[in-house]
Amino acid sequence: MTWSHSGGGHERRGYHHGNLPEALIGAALALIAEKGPAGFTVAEAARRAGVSSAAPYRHFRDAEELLAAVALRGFERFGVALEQAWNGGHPDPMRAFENVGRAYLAFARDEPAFFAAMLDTQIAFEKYPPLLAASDRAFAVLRDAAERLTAIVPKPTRPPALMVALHVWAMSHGVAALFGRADPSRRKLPMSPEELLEAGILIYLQSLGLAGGSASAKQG
Amino acid sequence: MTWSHSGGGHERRGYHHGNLPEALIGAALALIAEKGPAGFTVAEAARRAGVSSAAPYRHFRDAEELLAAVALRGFERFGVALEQAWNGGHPDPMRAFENVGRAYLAFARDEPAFFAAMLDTQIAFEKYPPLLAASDRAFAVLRDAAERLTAIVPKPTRPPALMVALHVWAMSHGVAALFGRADPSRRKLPMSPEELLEAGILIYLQSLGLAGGSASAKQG
DNA sequence: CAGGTCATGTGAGAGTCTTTTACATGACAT
DNA sequence: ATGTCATGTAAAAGACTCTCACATGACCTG
Repeated sequence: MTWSHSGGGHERRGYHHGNLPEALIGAALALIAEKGPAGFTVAEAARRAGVSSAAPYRHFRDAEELLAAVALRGFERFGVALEQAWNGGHPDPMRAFENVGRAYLAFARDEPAFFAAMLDTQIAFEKYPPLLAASDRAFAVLRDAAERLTAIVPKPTRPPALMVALHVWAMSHGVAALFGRADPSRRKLPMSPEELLEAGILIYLQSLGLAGGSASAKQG
Repeated sequence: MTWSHSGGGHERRGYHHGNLPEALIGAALALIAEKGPAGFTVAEAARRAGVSSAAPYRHFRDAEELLAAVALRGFERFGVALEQAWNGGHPDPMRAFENVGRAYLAFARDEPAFFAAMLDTQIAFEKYPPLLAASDRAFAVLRDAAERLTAIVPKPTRPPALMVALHVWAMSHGVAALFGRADPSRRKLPMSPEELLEAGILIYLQSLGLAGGSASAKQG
């Protein structure tokens, strides 16, 4: 695919290129996908968009800002994916919650370039408020889901929803970061990352009285 | 501190600089500490070691190999730290296990430069067998600890030790990566990363019958 | 339609980094 | 003393980041 005109799906807004920012974001994403987050350069992205190496600086202050734009897109898609997985808590909060965890992994596997742009690169989030907002929105899905899930438990023994959300987020991220990439580089596992995460979340939630059945039933 | 001679604490082994590889590793580590993993350059490390920018290439094939040497040092220290925390399973396996988790966080907080070199940079581990070996040794501590810990449970219901180790590793890494840095950039938490991780591991282990008490006792 | 204005893109260039190559030199063995 | 090799230097090619002066096309205004 080339990005010569009307790259982002919007109507051609005119001017020379048509939609250079989108074209650059697309090129940067492709570069990250091909060569890893370190393989991305402004010059190469410009080359792929068919413009001079100075053109990108009309739209992005520097390389980091272009990378931040890629990460922003990633967090937006990520939030949508989590929300769809949660699906309003259907069929039941427990299953929906597990689906959210799986969606986390699926995103890391299916969109490794976005995932890398979002988390591998060390972007200073506070310098890009939209990025911070988008990552907050993605986390809010998890948080709301935890709220719904913990509501099952009577108040006296109810665990704090935020804590549950943070634990699940941490476990999901840990599994995704350590074992989630498809590379042959990483460690061999006795089970798939998905199974590992599902078992982990299940065990965790059982302890809080949020999941039925016994932990040992899930092992073998 | 300057690295002009006998940088690594060993006796001067002669030649021009004395111990350039160590000096470069130290300079690289300092650079990462000051400016983040992206702020490191071979040229600047050479400058700080007081040699020309070509000198490093006598000892490291390229920039990545120097970075890998830093990461190797990091994993070695990391393994030692985890082993000390485990302390042979004393005072009891449960407490010792939690200490290992805390040691993970402590390392991420106290040695952010090493931690970044080890995990933030996308080094291809398989290209540096010693690096892979060192990271394996560090993980082995966790794995052995899980082995000892799960041995408490009678065989029929005993959870697989490797799975337990992976879950704890993932949770520890998730907490460290998402919330463990001291930066003001990251999200505000209702509890410290240490407390968050300790609670998470406790809840998880309780579900497996590896920790006494009720989960809700630890919350508040 | 003419003219002005601004956003967008270009070409050239300064400065830095990576990595290679030919060359220099000091440590050490004999 | 002398030769050898590891270690370091200077110089340079090539790439990248980012800036600046300049070009140009889109659009507005009359």
